Amino acid sequence: MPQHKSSSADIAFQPSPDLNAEPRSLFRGIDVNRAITVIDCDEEVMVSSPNSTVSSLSGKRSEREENDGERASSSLEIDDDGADAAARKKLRLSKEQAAVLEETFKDHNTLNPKQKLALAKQLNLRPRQVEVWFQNRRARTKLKQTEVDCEYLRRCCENLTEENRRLQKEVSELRALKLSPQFYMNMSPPTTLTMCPQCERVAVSSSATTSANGGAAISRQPAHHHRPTPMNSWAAIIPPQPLDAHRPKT
DNA sequence: GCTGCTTAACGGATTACTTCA
DNA sequence: GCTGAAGTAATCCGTTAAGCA
Repeated sequence: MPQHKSSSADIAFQPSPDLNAEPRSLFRGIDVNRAITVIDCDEEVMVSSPNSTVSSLSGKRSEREENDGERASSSLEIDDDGADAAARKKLRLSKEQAAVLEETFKDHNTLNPKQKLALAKQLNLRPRQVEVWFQNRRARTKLKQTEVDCEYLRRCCENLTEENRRLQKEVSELRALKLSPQFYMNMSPPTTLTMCPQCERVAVSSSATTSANGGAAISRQPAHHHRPTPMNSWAAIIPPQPLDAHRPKT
């Protein structure tokens, strides 16, 4: 999805916050590709390396590039047999160029046309090259993020599988226990956990506790209790966990 | 010379916006 | 003024291929 849309009218560059930021120190003094054929970018082509006979003269794009105030390489070399010899001749960006692009990308991962032009000029690249670099860089970022997300989901899945296994085991243990006659014989009288709706404290009411103490049973409920609400005992045992408890902190 | 990886570059699709009938 | 078609620009996405270890 386009993140930055600007009509041809306001292409007159709504200043993005970072746009007017003075080029970083990294920008200064960079003299990449000096030794190479650099025709004044105002008048012709900006070439970044001897190899950069690259062309991207597909209709749409060439129009756009002309609008950018630049023209794609005019050095589109045609073979004797008419073949497009220079097609897709790839250049490697220098370390300095890459560093500057990287720094800029850290600040803002998209460029408006003015920024693109400025950066291109700064680096002796064609605006199209800067544009492509940012596209590819965004793609790499997205890919990395996808990998991180996948890893996170994989771990979640593992945790849930483990939890499921544990619960299944517990269920089968409880079932076995329930079927055993000894279970009932050794069982203490039923205990009900109740919760006072007012103070939300848990109270234990047990028929055994009251009778076993011969009437001197200690009240194990809050003194002010009104009508205790029966409470799921599991809730008292297993504290609720946030869904993303395992999510890696970023 | 072959292979695998990284990445510059490409072409098409999509989206948002403008212009014009 | 509203509407829909056409045009334009920016971006995304999948792919290709150059360059390098």
